[in-house]
Amino acid sequence: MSDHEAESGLTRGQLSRATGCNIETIRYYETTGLLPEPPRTAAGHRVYAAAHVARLRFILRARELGFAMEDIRGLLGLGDGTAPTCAEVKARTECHLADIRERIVDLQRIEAVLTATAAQCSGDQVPDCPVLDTLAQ
Amino acid sequence: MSDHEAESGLTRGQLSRATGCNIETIRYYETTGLLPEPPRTAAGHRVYAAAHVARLRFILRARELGFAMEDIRGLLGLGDGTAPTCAEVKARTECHLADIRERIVDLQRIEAVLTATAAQCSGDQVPDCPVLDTLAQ
DNA sequence: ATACGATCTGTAGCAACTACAGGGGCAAGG
DNA sequence: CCTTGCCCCTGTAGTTGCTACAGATCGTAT
Repeated sequence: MSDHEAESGLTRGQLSRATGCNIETIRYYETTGLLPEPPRTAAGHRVYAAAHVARLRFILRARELGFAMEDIRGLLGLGDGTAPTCAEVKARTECHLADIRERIVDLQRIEAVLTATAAQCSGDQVPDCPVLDTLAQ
Repeated sequence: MSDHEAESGLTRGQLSRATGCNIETIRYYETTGLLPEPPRTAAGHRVYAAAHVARLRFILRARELGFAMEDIRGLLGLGDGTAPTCAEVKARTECHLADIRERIVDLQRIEAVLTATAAQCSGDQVPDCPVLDTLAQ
């Protein structure tokens, strides 16, 4: 693609560098419907516009916040084809939040157990170990 | 298998119920080497002994504490065939702990962002939504 | 002309399971 | 003796969210 025939279009590699998203992931998001299929050059190369950049950034930020692809699909209105209402988004977010809080509690419990157990370790080159004892009970 | 020909042996289903481990997972652990291959009846049915129960319980408890299978393999001494020393176990545990603490911090950051953003939601049947605004920036 | 990089496609791999499908064994009831 | 029904056997495919290849083609610079 020459510069003057697609002044405002990005190749997949350029979109990757512009967003920090792995180049293969872009194609993956396209196959799963998160990103719309972009127009192509005569040779079949994808040409992305500003809307694609915005959409991909949206997806990446949602991923950073731990939303599953299913959720992101909902946030993008890909379920029924219409933009979701604030009520729908809020419900989805609260549900996701509950999951995150649960995971935090789980991890904190694990952290406490492991910290306490590892603290009893001699750290010596011996087979006897409080961690293994805990696991074997 | 009749009761008197294998008084102390468990079938896979019995091992599953005794440990709470999914029956298919037991076979999976066998193929990946976490559980040793048990002896079989003439018909090819697996027969598990007390040692298998203990081993599986060990694995399940390690899993509850978030250890990866790779770690569990190390804790079981399956890497080099010899029981690991307390020093080795402690190192593995500390490494795992660091990972868990990192994940807790990540999740807490996400939780804070989502809580703050969701609190601004009207929850109305309107398309305008603070969560979507945050994601679109 | 040709070398080099970027893009194209399809497909396989990762963790850690879980869930089938399609077959065989085994004890109890009729 | 035969059926019913459950258990077990095997291999393989699906899950989530990517990532990594192989082999072909395209575009540009020298």
